Amino acid sequence: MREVASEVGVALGLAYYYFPSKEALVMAYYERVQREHRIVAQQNLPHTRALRDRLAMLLNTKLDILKDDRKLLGALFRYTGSPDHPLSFLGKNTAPLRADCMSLFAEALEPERLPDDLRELLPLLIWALHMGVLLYFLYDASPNLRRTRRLVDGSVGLVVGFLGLAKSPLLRPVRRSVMTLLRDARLIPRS
Amino acid sequence: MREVASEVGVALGLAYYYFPSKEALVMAYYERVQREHRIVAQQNLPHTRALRDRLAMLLNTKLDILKDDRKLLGALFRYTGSPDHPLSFLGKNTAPLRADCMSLFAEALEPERLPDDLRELLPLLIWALHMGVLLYFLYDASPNLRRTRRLVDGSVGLVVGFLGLAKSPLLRPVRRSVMTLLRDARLIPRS
DNA sequence: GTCTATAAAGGGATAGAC
DNA sequence: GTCTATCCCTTTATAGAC
Repeated sequence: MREVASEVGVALGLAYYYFPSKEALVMAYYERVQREHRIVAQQNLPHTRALRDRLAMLLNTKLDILKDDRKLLGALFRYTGSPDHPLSFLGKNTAPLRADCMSLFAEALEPERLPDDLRELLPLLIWALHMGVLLYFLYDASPNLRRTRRLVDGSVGLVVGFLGLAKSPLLRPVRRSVMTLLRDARLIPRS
Repeated sequence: MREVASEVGVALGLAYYYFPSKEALVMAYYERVQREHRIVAQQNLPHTRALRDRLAMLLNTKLDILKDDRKLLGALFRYTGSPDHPLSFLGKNTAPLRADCMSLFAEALEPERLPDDLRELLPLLIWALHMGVLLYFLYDASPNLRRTRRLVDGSVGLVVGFLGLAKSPLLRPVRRSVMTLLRDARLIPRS
């Protein structure tokens, strides 16, 4: 809180005038990030046709939004190991934010011809990729996030390539077992 | 440190008689976990033939070792967002432990007929799966880790299934692009 | 070796002046 | 609204008695 306040150039006390607690401030930050991402994404999606470009745009705009907040994100990452903490990236309290983010990925996939199971599955998988990219980003010491940007391009290319294979009706049984696994693990709602 | 000491039933001060710092104690814990895992793994691998069983054994024994340390692991997870912290699961300082863990996965793969690129690639991918399983484990509230154990079985089954496909010479170009991506990202040593 | 007590620093939050 | 000062609790680490 001290660092956040001084970054903005105000005193610590003022933070507690605007926000009742650290938690509330951080939640507001989480929500602002998601709101911004949604706005930029929905501005860009209509002009972006190819799936590769749509996915890369989503990941790159997210990085644009977060690029100056690495220290903050790194600090907030600590809660990820505490399932019950309200600020955990993976906790119950932040589930709506994850859902909103995944819905952006679902929008990016909308124009694609896809089997239903993949349409249900992919937002979660791409969200997981997106978390991996953000973790990589935290560790990326290259100038201008060069390496993270390259990882985005490369991984999106692979995803689109795999997708071309995975769509095949021949692989429907494989997709079914992935779905079953994720449902059993409660990572996807039980149909 | 207080909690660790009181868990063992000794006073806080005594921890600092045996270890120069919290860091040193935690590093000793990391190393003990890896040493134990290696010992149990190398006891079991010779009697375990099928790849599924070998991989499941590696993940399950890791869970056996860690199962009572969830609170500790959750707390240690905090450093994952701090690239320069010596206790970060993903930091430079813990790289030898990751390498040792990956070498166990490589041993499990040894008897398999595999193209060279997959043999180089798979230990990292399985290690990543293993980290995912551990994260899931931190959040698993089911009795006796039932859900995590099921995730192990299911995901190992999928890995082995995918492996059957991925080995195909037809997919060599795909494997090459994965390798290139991971090398560019420096997640695998440059050639 | 083991304990108690405490120093020192950090961080969340509040009080009260302006 | 904004600041300064401070409280209070946690946590790493040390001091010193036994």
